[in-house]
Amino acid sequence: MSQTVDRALSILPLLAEGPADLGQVADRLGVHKSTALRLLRTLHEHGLVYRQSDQRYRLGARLFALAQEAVENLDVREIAHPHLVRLNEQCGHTVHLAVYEENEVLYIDKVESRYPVRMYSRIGKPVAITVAAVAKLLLADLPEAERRVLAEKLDYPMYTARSIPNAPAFLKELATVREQGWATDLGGHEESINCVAAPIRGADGRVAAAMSVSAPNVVVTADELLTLLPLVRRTADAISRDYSGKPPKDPS
Amino acid sequence: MSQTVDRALSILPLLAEGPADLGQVADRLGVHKSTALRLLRTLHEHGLVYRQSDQRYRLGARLFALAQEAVENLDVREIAHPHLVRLNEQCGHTVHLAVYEENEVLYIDKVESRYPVRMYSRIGKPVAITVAAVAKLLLADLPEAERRVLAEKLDYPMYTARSIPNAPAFLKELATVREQGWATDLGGHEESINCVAAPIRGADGRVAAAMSVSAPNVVVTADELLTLLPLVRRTADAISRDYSGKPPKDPS
DNA sequence: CTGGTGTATTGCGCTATGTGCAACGGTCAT
DNA sequence: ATGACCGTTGCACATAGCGCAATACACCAG
Repeated sequence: MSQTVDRALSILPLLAEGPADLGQVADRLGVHKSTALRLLRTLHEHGLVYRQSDQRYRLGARLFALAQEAVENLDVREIAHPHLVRLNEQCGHTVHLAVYEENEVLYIDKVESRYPVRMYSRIGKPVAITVAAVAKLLLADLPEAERRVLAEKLDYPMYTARSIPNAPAFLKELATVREQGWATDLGGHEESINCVAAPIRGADGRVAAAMSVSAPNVVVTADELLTLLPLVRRTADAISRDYSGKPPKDPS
Repeated sequence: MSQTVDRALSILPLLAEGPADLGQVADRLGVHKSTALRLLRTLHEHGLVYRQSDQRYRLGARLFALAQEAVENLDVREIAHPHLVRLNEQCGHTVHLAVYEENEVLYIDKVESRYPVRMYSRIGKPVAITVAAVAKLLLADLPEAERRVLAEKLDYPMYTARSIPNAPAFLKELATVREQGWATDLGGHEESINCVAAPIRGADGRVAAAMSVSAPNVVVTADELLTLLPLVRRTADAISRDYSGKPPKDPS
């Protein structure tokens, strides 16, 4: 609601697409160059924007540092991390932790598998929301109304033949997940990768985060992976207990 | 230079420390609550700030997504990545890529070692600038004057007994590094971890990025790690060639 | 249910602050 | 040299952001 700040912040996603010079920024903002200059300068002073040698602007280092710090300060993450590591030691597969926020699901922690198969996911990266097992758990817990609205708004890209194709199918899947209290993604995102996921609940019983174990077909079949379900659920429950026990303290 | 934007942006590092409520934000900004509210609202609309269930504010998801996107669009990173992966396959150790920007050095890519020893470093995380091998390379290439000024401004935390203790020692080390064209960190950051690093140069001959191989003592001794130096330098040179060949294109 | 304290939120009048303009300066290529 | 292009500066005007004070809301105690 503050025009100046609004304009300044609009520059960030614009630069995320790639470097741009003053003129381009001013045009896309629909403001005079001198205005754009002042905004960019302010962003620059705060380190959010960097001016490279060819004078063009791109996003700056402090942005990464901020994101980094923020993610490390998330209380769920802090509490969950040791559990995730232990789980990884037990099963050897990649372990993810994700949260829902403002129509997006994103990874906030990851423990890499021990075998040399790399999955492309990264902390801070938005999750494929219509297929990922963790996303199903997080969305399944939203209030009915919100869930419906969101489901309608989403895109349903067909990553594979087994991707969830549309809103009704998605809502149906969410209902199932909600009922059973766990979720899977069997090749819905990448043909050869399967996941099992379980919810982490806060003191109020609502789902605060979700965790999953992922492994490619070449290492374990989907059925084998499913045998890990009890272990995954036990881990998630343990985290839930820790998390509910220590409600967000800040003794500042 | 724009007061409003300046204030709004000052909120971000403040929230990076942890969640805060309206009053706290207003106090620390030194503005009226109504002002703080308007700023926070604007930040919220852009997804940079999230309002959690207890009404307190913390940094939001879009921040991570932006940082993510920005890092992925860095041209050096894109060009270097396959080389880093190949190097990792050849030697098995952790490989890092870092750049210098505005008095900070930060990791922009990482390929994990294959053995189960985890180093704590993360993409986007500021590097221990006075000891890391990659930092030495990046700073050694700065213009004399800038280097001196920076060296004076820095802190020199003694992570270990072998950490570089003060500005003169650091400048001396930088001179050596500059001369020889590569750098090491032998237990200067963590007692048991050694690194060898080499510079990546742009078309203008200046150091654009630096890469390193890191391994703990328990896996290879420092001497053994040093035998990898030629390989590391060859990889860095190959990246330099690719990178100079394709100057920052954007066919937009 | 009532009174009280701690919040967040709203509306408003004042002036500081951000705005666009137009003129300047520097760089590159022809 | 000359012109085109982009970034930068100073300025006068009016908008847009500011703090104040009053209101609304939630939580707790009596």
